[in-house]
Amino acid sequence: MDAQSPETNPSPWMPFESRRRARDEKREAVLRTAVRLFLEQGYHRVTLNDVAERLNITKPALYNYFRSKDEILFECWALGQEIVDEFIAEIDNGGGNALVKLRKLIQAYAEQMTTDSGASLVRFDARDLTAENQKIVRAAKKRIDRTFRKYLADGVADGSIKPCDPKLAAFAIAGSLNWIGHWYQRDGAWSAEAVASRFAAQLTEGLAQDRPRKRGPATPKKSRPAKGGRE
Amino acid sequence: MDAQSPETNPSPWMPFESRRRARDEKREAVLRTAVRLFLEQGYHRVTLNDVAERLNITKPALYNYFRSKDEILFECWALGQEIVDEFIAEIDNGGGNALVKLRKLIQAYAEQMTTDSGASLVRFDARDLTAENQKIVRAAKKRIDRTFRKYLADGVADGSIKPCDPKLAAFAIAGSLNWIGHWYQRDGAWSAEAVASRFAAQLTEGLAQDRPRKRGPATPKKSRPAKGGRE
DNA sequence: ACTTTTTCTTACCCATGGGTAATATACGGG
DNA sequence: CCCGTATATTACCCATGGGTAAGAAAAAGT
Repeated sequence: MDAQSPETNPSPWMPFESRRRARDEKREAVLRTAVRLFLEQGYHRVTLNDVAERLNITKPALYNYFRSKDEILFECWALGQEIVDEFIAEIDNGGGNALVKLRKLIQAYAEQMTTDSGASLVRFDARDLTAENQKIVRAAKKRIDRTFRKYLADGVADGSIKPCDPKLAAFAIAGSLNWIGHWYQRDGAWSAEAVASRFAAQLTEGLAQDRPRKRGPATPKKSRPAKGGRE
Repeated sequence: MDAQSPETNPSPWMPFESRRRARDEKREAVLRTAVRLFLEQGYHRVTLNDVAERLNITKPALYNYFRSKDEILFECWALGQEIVDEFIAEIDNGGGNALVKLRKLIQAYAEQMTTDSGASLVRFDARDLTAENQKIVRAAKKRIDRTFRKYLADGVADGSIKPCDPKLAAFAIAGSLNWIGHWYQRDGAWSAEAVASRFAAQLTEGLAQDRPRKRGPATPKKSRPAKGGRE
């Protein structure tokens, strides 16, 4: 990422840079392999020999990049969490009322659950981590949960969502979404986006205050987005 | 094993019976302890010494009742599955249209998820079992899934449920319910029945075909929401 | 009381797998 | 061409924990 000064030095830092990049690439290759194996077979059934073997190296070579097996697990998890934090920030700063934001969040989260790094967020057991990393994981889960609850509570407040208990509704939605990480497989009949948009629609259908039935306590501004909730 | 002469002894089988019952009770005590520990700490972090210690016995004593650790795990799972199979049969043979049956199923399944034996159905990893037992588990999960899909498909057919994809809807519902096994704790603010009825209501709100302008979907029998709920 | 059967304990085996030490090999820099 | 560093390998350590063998202790049967 650094600019090379081509005149004075052809590339004094180039080797260094390329070397560091090579290292980072290898590190990520380890994580990609590990996350795959962990999901396929489960953390405890995967040995570091297994991981190394699939990379055509030997176990101790892994220790050039990681200090322990559980650190590998943690980094796998962090890779997925990073993405979640990104789109949460994006949605949070974006436009739309609470219901729209909720739909966006469901859509993005559902898509993430169809990926390896997404599935690792729900299929890895945090108790396999060190106490410190468990704290980090707990904090991250709390962040996600808070976001769901916030949108739900805001939606109830601004009238875009029917009165409901945000905590319970958040659990219900999160459960549906997390479950995707357990059953979805890429070679199935549904694309990730298709699943995500169906879930975004279905999970909010029961919540949306889209027509003032008897008592319309708030402004029913939203028409009905039947499908394809991407905006 | 041999038949005793029944006349000479008032109850020659009594000792035998009480002995067998005592044995069964001990066996179940092992399972109760094991399931608790497995849920608390995770299967792989629980040693048979841990299980034995909590029962005030020693590890080899366990082998009088079980052949292996994974057999204990399987029996724990089977205990929970048995209950599910029972209420599925009951609901299936009971009355009501598809939507009603679906609500009953959600209610019963949700309640089951708040118990140890219920949570073990979703929090245990079937890959820890032998190949044969994995098959049994897969078959059981399939049964549950089929039931959900059937009620959904039937409901779409008889008009009590909005048109939807039964497979996807079943996944969404099952995900919400299974997730209960991960977050519910008995000492929380919600009773098992309250959670179950709220879920039964919320999860079907978006599905119910309320065209004939019947009243809102489920009439909750009890609810203790933190905030004042409308229903 | 004596034998038999069941249950449980003490003492052990040993495969597994995470992690380390010592060492070899590739590789960029001078 | 040689040196230093990063990277990888071979060979090993050893704690863990599932599982077993042999025999004591407690019931049950006679």
